[in-house]
Amino acid sequence: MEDGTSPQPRHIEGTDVLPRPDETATCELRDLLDRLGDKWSLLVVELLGHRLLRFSELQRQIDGISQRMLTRTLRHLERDGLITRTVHPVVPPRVDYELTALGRSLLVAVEPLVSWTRENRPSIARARVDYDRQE
Amino acid sequence: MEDGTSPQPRHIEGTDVLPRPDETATCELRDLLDRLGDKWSLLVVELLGHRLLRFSELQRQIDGISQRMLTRTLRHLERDGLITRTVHPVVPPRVDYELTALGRSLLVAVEPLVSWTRENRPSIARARVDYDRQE
DNA sequence: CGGCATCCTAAGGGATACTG
DNA sequence: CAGTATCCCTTAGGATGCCG
Repeated sequence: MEDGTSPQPRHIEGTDVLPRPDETATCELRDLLDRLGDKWSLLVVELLGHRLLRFSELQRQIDGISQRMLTRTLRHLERDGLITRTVHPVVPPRVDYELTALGRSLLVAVEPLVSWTRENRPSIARARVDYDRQE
Repeated sequence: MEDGTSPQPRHIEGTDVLPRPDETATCELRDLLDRLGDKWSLLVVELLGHRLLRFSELQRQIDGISQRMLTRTLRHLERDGLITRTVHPVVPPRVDYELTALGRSLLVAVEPLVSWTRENRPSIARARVDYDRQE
């Protein structure tokens, strides 16, 4: 997605009306997904929801993340105002990451989704087995 | 991520304890993101939340999706038991997609996140401007 | 310790052409 | 109309090495 405004005419086909079904909600979801739909962002926010953590702690706790991706993810979240980055001028260096108020509000909004996943994982697993058996 | 169970020893470094910070919630989020973190899934669920839609309607309403990706996304959602696919034996063919009960419950869980995005988009935009100006 | 910079691959996903 | 199959390209993201 290389443009954020998409000023295209959208070309509705005359007879087959259907104008603007729910443009706004869709756009907002696009926004959200572009920002948090990657592999690690939400994970980091979740962990920082518990308490402040330093770089190495995050890396240890997020099993499988590379140093590079952790750094990038943190920079993204910082840029979006979701976390703060505090560098302590000591040797060896120590950098703490913490949720901002905005970040904490996001966490609240994510919670239902986490709960949903926890509760419905079995259903999904069953659905998959069914589907795979048929086809 | 090629294994879902990750039976690794996790190698905690003796002195620096930190055992299992919040393994479960993290895993659930991983699960969720692997399933819905792609470019289109949540968008489709959102649209089907309003009403039943047929293939061509979805394609028209999701601006920018390719036929291939719409098909793949729908198959995924169907496999996970989030939507149903109904083929009407007519010519030209007509295929309807609809949320299942599970899909509707997901939609409810997603709603807070959509609201959050809508409400905080300005804050994020401002944070970005600030960040970019400094650095 | 907490990063960059570089390289490289695997996967996501678009474009196009063809089919029942 | 609602797909499938093929090709191709861009990107996410891992591995490695260096540096303050």
